[in-house]
Amino acid sequence: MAKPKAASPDDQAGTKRENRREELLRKAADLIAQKGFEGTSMRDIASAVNMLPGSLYYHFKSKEEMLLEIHQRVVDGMFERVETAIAAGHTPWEQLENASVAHFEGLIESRNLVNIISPNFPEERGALNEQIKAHRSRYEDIFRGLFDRLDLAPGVSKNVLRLQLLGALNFAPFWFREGGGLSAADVARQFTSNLRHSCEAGEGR
Amino acid sequence: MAKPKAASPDDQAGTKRENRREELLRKAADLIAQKGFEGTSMRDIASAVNMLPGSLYYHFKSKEEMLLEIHQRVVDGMFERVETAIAAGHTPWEQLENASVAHFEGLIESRNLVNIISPNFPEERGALNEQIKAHRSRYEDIFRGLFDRLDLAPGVSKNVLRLQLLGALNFAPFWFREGGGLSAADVARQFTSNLRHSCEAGEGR
DNA sequence: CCTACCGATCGGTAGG
DNA sequence: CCTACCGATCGGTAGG
Repeated sequence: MAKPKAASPDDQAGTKRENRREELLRKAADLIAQKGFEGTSMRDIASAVNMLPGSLYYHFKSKEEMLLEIHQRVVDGMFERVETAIAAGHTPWEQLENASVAHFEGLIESRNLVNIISPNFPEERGALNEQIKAHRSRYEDIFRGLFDRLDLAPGVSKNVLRLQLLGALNFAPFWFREGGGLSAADVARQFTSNLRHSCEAGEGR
Repeated sequence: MAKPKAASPDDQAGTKRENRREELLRKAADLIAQKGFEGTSMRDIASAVNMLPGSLYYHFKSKEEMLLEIHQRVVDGMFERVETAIAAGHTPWEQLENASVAHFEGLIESRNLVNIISPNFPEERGALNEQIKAHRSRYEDIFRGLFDRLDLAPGVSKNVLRLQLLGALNFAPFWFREGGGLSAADVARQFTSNLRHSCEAGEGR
């Protein structure tokens, strides 16, 4: 009972659907970055790819599943980018600087999607929230490792220093505009350097 | 045609309504801090004060007007608090440290309402957004003034340093929990000190 | 401040 | 992937 799929070429039969799915995720990510998750309706997303609202559910089980997949991908992208940047550094502080630049450039390129989704997500969405936190926490472990290898002046806490640097970087997309005097890399490097020279062991403090 | 207002005591006639309004604003602020602005319905707010949804419009013209008034009040509170803290400091760096502590304590007490409202507000809400930005910008001018008076090492930008400190403080409510090892004041002081010793003029850099 | 209601929009589904 | 539709919920209003 071999039943060939009508006219569509064999080697693209499964891929066409996946391509459409990719397009959907990209467009949805764009919209969510602009208007937030609650502010973006399934109808908005559908019409952005010339679909009817109900048809989205052929590709995704729910709006939340869509969000989760977008978040996953953005975080995975950041993960790779930061790991690569770290590999190019030779000292712990150099590695941290590289990681900061990669992190911040990633935030800007993804239109700050991770920060829009992760920390601002309303409390009550139980299950979804925990998965989002898990993605993010795995990513942040990279930075934990980086700060562990730093040699800090006495009295300076690794944890506080990490949260200070990441906080400043994570907040920066809210004011940073490309084409100003500073590039994204400049901002990340200055943030790192401003903290380095006082917290590094051996500096007069 | 003098027409006394039935039974209610004269000296509370106008105040009762205002008290109710205050209660409404406090409850609404609580809810918005928990679930965000879009996530909080007028029905949520009404039932939190044992009112019927339609009755809210006896006190407020619209949901947006309510938000604007909440934001205004929170920012005004922060303004006063920070100005007072600054007045207690004797050197520019001491004043900055005091301001950081006051700012962060204010964020925590108000459950980070300013940051939840201001930077994360979706783009398209034209008029509302501009008023919110105006409130906030007037407040942030305090910090601009503070950094202007700082004597910084060559190569350190006042603007970048200010955005770095405020960014770290503004992001911190997302991870900070009271009752941990550090108080809010500890966090703010360490953030300031971590930046100070490398960026202050005269430090080996 | 309540009663009673409006039009609009939401996420999602059945059946093809 | 479309057609056609569901129940729920939203901000807001008229009239008292």
